[in-house]
Parts: sequence; structure tokens; C-alpha cells
Amino acid sequence: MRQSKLFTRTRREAPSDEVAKNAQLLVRAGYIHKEMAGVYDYLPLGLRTLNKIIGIIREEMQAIGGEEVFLSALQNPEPWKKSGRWDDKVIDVWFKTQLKNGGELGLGNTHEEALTALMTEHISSYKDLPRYVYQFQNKFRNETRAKSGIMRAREFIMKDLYSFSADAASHDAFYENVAVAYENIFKRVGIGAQTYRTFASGGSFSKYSHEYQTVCDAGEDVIYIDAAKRLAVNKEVYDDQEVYAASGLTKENLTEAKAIEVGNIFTLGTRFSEVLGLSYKGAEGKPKPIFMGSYGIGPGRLMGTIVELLSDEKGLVWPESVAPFAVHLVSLGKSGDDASQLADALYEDFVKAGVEVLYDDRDTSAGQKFAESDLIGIPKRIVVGRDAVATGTFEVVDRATSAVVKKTRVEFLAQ
RNA sequence: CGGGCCGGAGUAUGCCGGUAGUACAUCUGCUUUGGGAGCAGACAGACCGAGUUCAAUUCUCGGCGGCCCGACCA
Repeated sequence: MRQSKLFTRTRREAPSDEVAKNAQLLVRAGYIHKEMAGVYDYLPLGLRTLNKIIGIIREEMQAIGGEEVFLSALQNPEPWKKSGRWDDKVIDVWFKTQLKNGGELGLGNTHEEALTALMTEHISSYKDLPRYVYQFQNKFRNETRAKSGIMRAREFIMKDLYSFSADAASHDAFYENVAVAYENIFKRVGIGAQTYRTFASGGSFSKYSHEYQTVCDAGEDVIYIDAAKRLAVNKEVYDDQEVYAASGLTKENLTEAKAIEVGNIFTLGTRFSEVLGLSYKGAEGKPKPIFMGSYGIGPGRLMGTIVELLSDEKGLVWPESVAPFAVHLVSLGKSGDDASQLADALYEDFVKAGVEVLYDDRDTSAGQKFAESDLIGIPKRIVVGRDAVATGTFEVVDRATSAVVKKTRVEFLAQ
């Protein structure tokens, strides 16, 4: 798209009320806007990156047999009362509201209840199993303290996957499939090397769960890592001997680090299926509760994590896989002159070739364009100035490494 | 939820119990155009309420909002 048509502006300075690096840079570059504490809007560039992340997650969910749905954010209290989680003392982050006629509603903070209740209409036999259902939905959590920019928000998008299996053994096999899919996701968005499968508390559901923790000083969690085994232990279970028995880790070999929880995988067992009546008939005709799991990734938090890890003093630095555009075409010409006409032609070529390109066609100074381009963080910058007009070659600058190569228009078109 | 700090043009910030100053952004004109250009001009501001005072943006209290530390995070 043409940058002259992009409504967002960049800022030279970070807002005084943001300390978190992710929020400072994303606000400065015009990716997000803060609506209130813990509530952010995604602007055109930010939405493109968010959708890239969502696209990668979706591909990996499809690859392990996930079926995508979109459940409502408004929650019927009934299934929550059956599971015992409607009470504010049980879930302290509830946002609740009323219907005009006085009935109560909740804003979904997770979807185990709603989906489990829904699936009772669709699963009744062992022949219907397994089922893997996921969605991208906004979650609402009335956090007592929102913090860290988009990392811990009160309204945020979450990919939540739920598995419905016949028994623990088939559940365990799928659980490992999800683990592989998650590792693919983190690798593909550029944080694979810093992300560890981490043993964590299972809460009220099971003995322990797994989190995916990305090592980063901005993180809220403390983990203990065995780098060779690519495994870690969350501080909350650091003193739990069962974790070491299950993981094969040795406490003495672990090193401490701060980390961001970018995903989690949970065994739920029959905790929800039993109270909500989700069962199936086996071959012998007797009803059995379905064995469940739940698996979350917050695409917004993932975006913030990528910013925390990869950005530099000049601004954002996106991996190609999640960048809002593949190419930032920067024209140094003034509208109508040779350089500008050359840039226009190259832009048209890219558009025809299906290359995602942001074209800075504005009449502003070169310095401002470069500074803004660095801030926005698109992986490749192509500069069209006097040199390009004189030599027919374009300077291609790599945002991450600052490496420069020269290419002709023919070479671009051949790619 | 406990503790601390903060609230001023669109953004960032200096000073101040007595005419709210600066930079950037925006608008106009001229000159510029390979690293957030220059000059001239213009537009634009004290969260809400109460109290103290001759006088409050400034001090005090309350509310609302924001940030940080801690607790919490199924």
C-alpha cells in the first residue's frame, strides 16, 4: 500500500505512561493505540502483523487436525455454575454484566464451559472421537493490575484449542502433537531459540501442565532451564520432586532466567466433561466421560514478545514471517520527478507480482523516511533515489543486519 | 488487593502561590531533499470537586485516571 494513504503517524517520542518496550515501540510506530489501562486497539500495521501471527498458528492447528470455530464472548452462566466457576471467589478476573431483564451474563475469560456444553450435542459415540476444536477469540479478564504493555491486558485475543479424547492414552498422544505444533509456531515467528517447554503447576486440573516460556528480562515468570535438554521448570514447581521424576531433569543442572509465558498446554481430564454431561458410549455401550485438554497461545502477547526480543535502538525489527509487509519501498524523489516515476513503476511491478509492499511515496525528507522506516521495522528496504535513476540498480537494506545489496529491476522481477 | 509516584496544547517536557514557556506535530509562505531540514508567521493547553488564600495550574483533602513495586494470574 501507499504510505500516503496510511492514516497512522509515527512518533519521535514514547508516551510517558508506557514503560514497557513493546508498548513504547508499537505505539511510536503506529501499530497500536492504548484505549485504557490493559486495553489496546490494533491499527493497520499492527493488525497486519497480528494476522500474520494468527495465520501461522492457524496453519499449525489445522496440521494437527484442529477444526476452527468462533464461540461467543458473552457467556451463559449455566454451564459455569455447573462447573463451579461462576463464583467470583473461584475466578477473580470475571467481568460480569446484566441483561435488560435482569439476567446475568459473563464476558468469557476462557471457553471450557461453553465448548464442553456445546459438544454434548455433537459427541455421543466412540466413533465421534477424537475431536480437536479451536478458535481465535477475545478474552476478558479483570486483572487487578494490567501491566507490561500488550503483554498482560484486560481484553486480549487468544487462540484456545480444546481436545476431546476417549481416554488418557489417546489424549497423551495428541498432547505431544500439540507440543510439536507449538514448537513449530515459536520457531516460525522467530523466537524458537529462546523458548523452552516448561513444567508448571497444573492448577486444579492435573499434577502439572506445560508452559512455553521465552527467555526475556521483560518476563514476569522465573524459570530454571536445562539448555541441553531444551526443558525448563517454572519457579512455582521448582521444589516439587514429582516434576523431576517426570521430567528427568536434575535440579543442580538448571539455570535461572526471567521468561514470558507465550503458551500453555493443559491436561483437563474429565473435570469438565463429568459435570457438564459430555460422555460417549464405548463399543460395549456404556457411557464414559470424555478426556479433555486445553491449549492456549495469546497472539498479542506473542507479538509483544517478538518486539521485546528482536527490536533495536532504532525501532522494531520483524522477522519476515510476521512483518506487516515484506518490503518497504522508499522513494527519495519528489512527486513527478525521475526517481519518483521509477519508484512508482517498481511499486506497480511488486503489486502485480503479489509482493506485500509498503511504498513511502510521501514528499518528506530522506532522513525522516529512513528514520520512520527503521522504526516500522519491515525486513527489507528498497531505496529509490538519484543512484537508482543513474545506475538502474536499487539499494536493498536488511533491517536486522543493515547489510546492503544492489539489485536491478530485472533481478527483482525474476524473484 | 497493599504500598509508592504522577495528572498542563495532539505528543514530550522546563519553571512557577500572581500574564502558563519550549520542542516536535499541524496550518501558511519561501528555501531545502541520502539519516527525523532551515527561516518567518499561525493554531492550540492546567482531569473533576471541595478547602486554605487577596489570589491556586502550583498548597491540602476527596474522587477519577495513569504508571511502578508487591500479591494474584483458573
